[in-house]
Amino acid sequence: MDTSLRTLFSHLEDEEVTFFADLILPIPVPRLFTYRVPRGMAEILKIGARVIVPFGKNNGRVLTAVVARLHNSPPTGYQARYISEVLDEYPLVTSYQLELFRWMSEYYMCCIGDVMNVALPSGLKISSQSKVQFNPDFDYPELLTPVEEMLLTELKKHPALSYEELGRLVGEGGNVPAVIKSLVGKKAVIVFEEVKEKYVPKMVRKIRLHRNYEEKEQLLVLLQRLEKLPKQQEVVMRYLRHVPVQITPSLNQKGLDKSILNQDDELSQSSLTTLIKNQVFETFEVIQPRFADNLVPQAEIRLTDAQRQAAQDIMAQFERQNIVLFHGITGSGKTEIYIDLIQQALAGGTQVLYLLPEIALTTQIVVRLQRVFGDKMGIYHSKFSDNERVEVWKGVVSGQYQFVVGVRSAVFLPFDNLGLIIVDEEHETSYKQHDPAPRYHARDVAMMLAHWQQAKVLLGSATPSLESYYQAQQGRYGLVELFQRFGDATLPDIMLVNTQQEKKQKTMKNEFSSALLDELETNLERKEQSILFQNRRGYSPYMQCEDCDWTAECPNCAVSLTYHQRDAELRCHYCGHKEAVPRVCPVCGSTKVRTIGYGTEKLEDQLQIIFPQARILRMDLDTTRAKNAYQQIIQEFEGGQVDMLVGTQMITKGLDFDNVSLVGIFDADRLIHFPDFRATERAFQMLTQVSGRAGRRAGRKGKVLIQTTNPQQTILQKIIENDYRGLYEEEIQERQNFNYPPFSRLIKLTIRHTDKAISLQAAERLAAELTDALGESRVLGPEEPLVERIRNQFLFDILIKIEREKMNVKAVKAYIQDRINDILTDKGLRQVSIVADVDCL
DNA sequence: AGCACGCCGACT
DNA sequence: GTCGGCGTGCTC
Repeated sequence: MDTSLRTLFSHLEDEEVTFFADLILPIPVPRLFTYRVPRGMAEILKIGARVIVPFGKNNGRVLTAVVARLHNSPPTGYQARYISEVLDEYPLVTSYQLELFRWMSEYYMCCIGDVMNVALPSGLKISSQSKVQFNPDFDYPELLTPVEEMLLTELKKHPALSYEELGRLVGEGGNVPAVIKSLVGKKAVIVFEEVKEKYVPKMVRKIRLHRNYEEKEQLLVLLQRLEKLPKQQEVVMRYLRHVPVQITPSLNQKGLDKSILNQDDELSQSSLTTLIKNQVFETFEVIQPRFADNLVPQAEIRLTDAQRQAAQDIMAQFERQNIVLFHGITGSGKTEIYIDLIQQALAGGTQVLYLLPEIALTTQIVVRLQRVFGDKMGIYHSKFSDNERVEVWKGVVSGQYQFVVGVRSAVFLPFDNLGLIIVDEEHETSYKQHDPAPRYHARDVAMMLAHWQQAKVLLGSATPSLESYYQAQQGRYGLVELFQRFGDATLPDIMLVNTQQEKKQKTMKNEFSSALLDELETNLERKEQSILFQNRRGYSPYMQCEDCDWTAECPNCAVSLTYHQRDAELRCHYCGHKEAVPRVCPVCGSTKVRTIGYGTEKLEDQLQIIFPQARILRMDLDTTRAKNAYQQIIQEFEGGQVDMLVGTQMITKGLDFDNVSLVGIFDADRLIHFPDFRATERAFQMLTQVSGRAGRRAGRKGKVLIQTTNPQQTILQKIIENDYRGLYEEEIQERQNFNYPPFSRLIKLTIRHTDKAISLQAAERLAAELTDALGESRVLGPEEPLVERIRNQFLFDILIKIEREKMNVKAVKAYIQDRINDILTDKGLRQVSIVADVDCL
């Protein structure tokens, strides 16, 4: 579709008309900004294209913006400034995405600029000095113009050149952007955005024949000359076998991996060195393509009968439903079913998006998918650099990636023809963005996307969210269930260990029950692996004086400081504050300052003392902070060099280890009794998911030990029996009684200020106004959250419940926004910050 | 979000 | 006398 101004306003004859563009700016201001379109730009400017604009006082800042609207009505009250540059000849943001941006900013009550900020990889955002580099994969014999040839030669000499530098080379009158565009089209060069973070291409050292020997005749002469040097001749022959230069001389340009030539013997190494010295070969470096498809493609996926049946059921449901919930127990082999469905969707010519929670994406799943889909699959992950994200973005536009696996932000990729979206581990709370706006839920956004593009959505989970299961029960989603593990594997036996009782009998060793220790020991003897789950990092969560009960607290937040033994310091898990461990109590001077409670670090420590011969690893936020630490831990554990893995909820997600036969769970009680209406659901999900890590292969029935002070709790019985239905029935009744989701929508308003009185005043006023309008039953609070002070700001929460059927959610949101705006314009309260979290978890 | 303008403390 | 603290207000 041509959206340029000329076609939009073709009815306007007057050449003197000035055009304006309403732009989305990457700033948290709830409106669009109107700029003037310079005369010559009107022809090329399109909705969805990026532009560069001056912004702020004295043109202080330069921003990248996206064109949201084009029109010819001058703004009133101010003089619009000019757009300074157009970055895209074609829309970078599709009309689908613009629609998505608008919908999200309204639905999630945030600024459209915030949406744009998360949606675009920063490589497409930061004031961009675009750079160009030679594409090492370029297949030479393409028709090139003399100018192109010249630029290419220059580019080969440099790692990368900017448009400006290329402009100087071409000289006056040359049209650099046009030439670059053409070269990009021929895949001869790669354009990337220069960002703060330097572009560090992965380099591979390759070799090729010196130019002198590219032609057949010279090559023959060379081989004759090497007749008396059999080793060297052999190396050249080997090269020619891989790169048939004698048939297609241009192939030589691509060269060959050095490692391929001297793979087996040491001798060829020295011969090669000589050949290089004598300028028969030359070495050069090229950029490693990011997602090399050097993986062995997997043979056809074989589905078991149960899997095939499930896949067929899902397809059948899709005939009538747009959304299907797939409830398959842990280890039932959901991935194979997904692969089957993805292949079907791709065969139908549509795009596919496979969403995974952040942490699950780094694991084995990606490798498995890559074996099947190779370089047709894009990977979108936050641990990837910006350039890699931009590559995926462009790959979606170009059609190279018909299929993308990604984390929540992958919903922002420029899809225009989605046929299927899979939301794996649908219940995962990490799909909801918590901290910066937009506070969106990727699962819900995905459903919106699918709705617009007539795609099907498959929600997959072993422990579906109550919300989704309820929709399925109501017939609004399809439902397919699979209660059989893959192969002959069976669900693990789950046993409860009464720690109260063991304490009385004095059989506990620190935090470990004798029952758990026994199992750990036999597992160690059998050389099988164990996983220990404690959802709390650090050494211990409190440091307390035994004499006066003083507790170490964060100076900025209303929480106790956690003791981290490795760095011998106290740390706040909310603001990051660190301080030294006090030798004596700062209040009474007593030396009896002790740590209380335990986290993963302490468990690891004690475990090592109990089992000195065991190899133990810990996986939590603290041990996975380094770039590849997460993968490294998984690899080591997978490789079998590790006997026990201690971890936080990080270990519950999607890990698939063959040799794990024991899972131990500490402090289940703390999970169950968390003061939140979702605590039961969460505890069930978490404990079921961790348990699911055990006994995933036939022949080894797994065992799970849950330590609790009260084994009678009904939820624990449900976990043992894997009774999701029972949990659902009970919980949904509770939700209905108290009008919680899925029977209502929740909006949480958080009011923040450094002065507690001001914060409270604003919160009370807001709550009063909302109660007046919505009724008492729909407004809860203001109340202090569990942690009422973070970073020296005092917090108050107001929770609003809106029934799905009875109320117009849009109107309510608009009303809330108005009341917030009122408060923010009040002289005394304007410095408070109020954030809305729609569908808060 | 940034950035300028603005009105009050400890420094050459 | 100034440098600079960060409160507050605006950005097409």
